[in-house]
Amino acid sequence: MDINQIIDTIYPLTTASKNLIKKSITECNFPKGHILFKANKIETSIYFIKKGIARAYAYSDDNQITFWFGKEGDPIVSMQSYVNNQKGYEDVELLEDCELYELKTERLQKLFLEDIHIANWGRKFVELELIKSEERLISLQFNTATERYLALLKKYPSIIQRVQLAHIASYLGITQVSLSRIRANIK
Amino acid sequence: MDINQIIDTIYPLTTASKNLIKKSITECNFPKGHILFKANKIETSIYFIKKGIARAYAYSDDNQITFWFGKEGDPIVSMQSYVNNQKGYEDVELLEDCELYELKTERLQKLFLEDIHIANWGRKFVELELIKSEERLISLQFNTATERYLALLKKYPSIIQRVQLAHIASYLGITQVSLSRIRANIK
DNA sequence: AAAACTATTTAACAAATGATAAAAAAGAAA
DNA sequence: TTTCTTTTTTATCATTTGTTAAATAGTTTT
Repeated sequence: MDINQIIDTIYPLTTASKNLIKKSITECNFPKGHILFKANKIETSIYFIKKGIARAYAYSDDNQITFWFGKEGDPIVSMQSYVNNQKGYEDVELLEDCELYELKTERLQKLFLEDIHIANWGRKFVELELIKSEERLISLQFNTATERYLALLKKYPSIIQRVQLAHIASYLGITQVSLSRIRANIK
Repeated sequence: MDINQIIDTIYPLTTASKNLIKKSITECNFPKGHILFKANKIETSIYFIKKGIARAYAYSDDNQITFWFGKEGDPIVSMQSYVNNQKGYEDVELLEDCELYELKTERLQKLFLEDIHIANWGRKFVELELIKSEERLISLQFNTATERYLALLKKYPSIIQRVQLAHIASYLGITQVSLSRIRANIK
């Protein structure tokens, strides 16, 4: 997805303000398997996905638990780094060869203080992330694993082709064995 | 908690900007049991809790599921209304007699467009809510019911005295019976 | 194609949680 | 206090999910 569309979808900007943001953005490519964010590190950039798919995971005891997927158009952010300048608890792994837009956090923070339109764009950016986070929270708390699986399929049908079931299972809050059972019962 | 402290804790403002916000805030009191937000309604205000405690819940089939608690200093926001001007899915019930600060959303939106400091205050406000939402998401996805219960107790010890176990159980994503069992096993 | 590796499913049993009903405890009202 | 109501716990059984191991399916390498 093109950077213009990504920026515009978040919040409409004046041409001047939009150019200020775009001047701070660079493009970069990474291969499948690349670890973009490392846990226990302060991340200094946020990214937007032009092409590809990624996941964020953290460890519980010895096993990875995926708690976020991102696809074309989605932002990749370590929120603890972005908001509090603190170490994040997650790795972000690219699940396909990816084309990304990179934006330095420090540069963006500066723009927030200088340009009111960009400040409101940044406000809206986080507001939209918050809505997503709340939706996911509600889904985890209100729905059964089977319902969550069906909802994920409906919202994002191609994820089955693009992501291993083990990652999807942990995203749904269950084991891979349990997801296999659920899939067997649905058919 | 005093409104000055609440505003300052979110993001430092110039005196002028802070006064602009404060001029838009009114105080109001409601008795225990008052329903502050109604589901399927566009809420036109956000609140901050000066004194008291509240919960947000939605229905799953016929039973209420609590997914948020707010106490002194916390904001009360229907995010769907605040962000998208759309109907929310939650009721908010006051669990004690409450003293609240009220801020009209429309008024705040106007300030966001006029004052860059307030725009950044509003950005920070949502960022902090997002961090909380992510923490809760991780807790639901990574930890067992027992671990979530112990974490809640640790983070907010007095909740046991102030809130019924039925509400706490649904907040933890389990039934009240299950929470009773967990409590029995811990001692 | 055969071998090696990875991903997914199935099976068997254990543990955790849900559902329902009843008992006990705690609080509120008469 | 006594009664009435609400809240919390306990008991029983059904269902779901976890754990471990093995079997199957699918890919990649040689």
